Amino acid sequence: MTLAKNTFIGEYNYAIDSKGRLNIPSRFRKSLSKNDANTFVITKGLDPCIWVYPLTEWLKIENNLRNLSSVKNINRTFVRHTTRYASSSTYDKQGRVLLTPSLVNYAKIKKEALIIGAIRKIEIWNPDKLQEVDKQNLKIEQNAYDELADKITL
Amino acid sequence: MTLAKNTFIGEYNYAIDSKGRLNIPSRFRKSLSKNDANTFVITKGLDPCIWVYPLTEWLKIENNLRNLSSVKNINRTFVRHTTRYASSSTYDKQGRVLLTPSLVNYAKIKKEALIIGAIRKIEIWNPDKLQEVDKQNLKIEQNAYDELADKITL
DNA sequence: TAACATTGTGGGTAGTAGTGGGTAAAATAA
DNA sequence: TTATTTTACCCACTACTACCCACAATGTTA
Repeated sequence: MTLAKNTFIGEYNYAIDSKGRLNIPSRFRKSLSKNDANTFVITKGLDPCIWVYPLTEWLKIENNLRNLSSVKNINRTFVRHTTRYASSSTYDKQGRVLLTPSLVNYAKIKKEALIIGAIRKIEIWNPDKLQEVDKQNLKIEQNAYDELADKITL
Repeated sequence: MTLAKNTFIGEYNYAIDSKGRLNIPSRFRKSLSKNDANTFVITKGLDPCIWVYPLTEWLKIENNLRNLSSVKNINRTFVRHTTRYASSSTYDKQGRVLLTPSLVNYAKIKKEALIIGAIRKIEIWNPDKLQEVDKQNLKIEQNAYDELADKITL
């Protein structure tokens, strides 16, 4: 048994260069399957960060969205928010993808970027921003958090 | 009858070398099953120590995390916290794994490391730190301890 | 007791990974 | 078409990691 494909764990402190490129950690690239064609789909996270999906994983999401009826307002809103900021990017020979200025701006990322493997996707954070968000979250949801930890049996 | 696979007991005093490598006790390595592929997943403990899972044991955790929807805020937080400090490491021909500086720093480990078998996983402690934590725990949680004793039947 | 195997520790080295920047091709605008 | 900007590809430098060999201490076997 080996590590599962398209599964990401661990964190990395990388830098965005002057051309807006960000290196995807070698381990993450190696985790991709052939069908991903060295391609990620980069989009806006639900938190103030950037989400990066392997191509095949994103296609699954698209299919789920396809099945949401447009009759419900909440569905229309959800689909719109999920898709409008998404764009695909094939990494270059050095393993870097190009981030769009609007997403970088949304995540308030300057130069240093904290890259976190979150199983099915990759998150890109401004390190300071994450610290701030973490602080808020643990105050609010300590009970729900403990409950989860209990269920998962770490 | 022999000891069950992927089950760890006992403690060892080993040293971290100048390159950040730590030997996994031979007994523990021998306990791994074939599917573990000589690989451990190393992560942050809930106590100030490092946790080490056999690969197959970690994959069970990953599968639980995979099914948590990212639409819920608490799920995102939990997945992020569980995965971000984790990294897989296949031990070298001498049986050593590489520990990341950030985890070593978190566990306040200098050179000597106390390796403890904790059934499903392995814990790595700074010996002094464990002594300190033990002292606090026994004072605070005598009641909870008694409650457990009813459940476990030592 | 002696020969051998195992285990924990130390360190050298080639290949890999992250980063920076030049340049030509491609896309866009004038 | 021409001019300007953007993107993709290439080369280069540095740091780190994985792999290899070596050795001493301990345990095991003949």
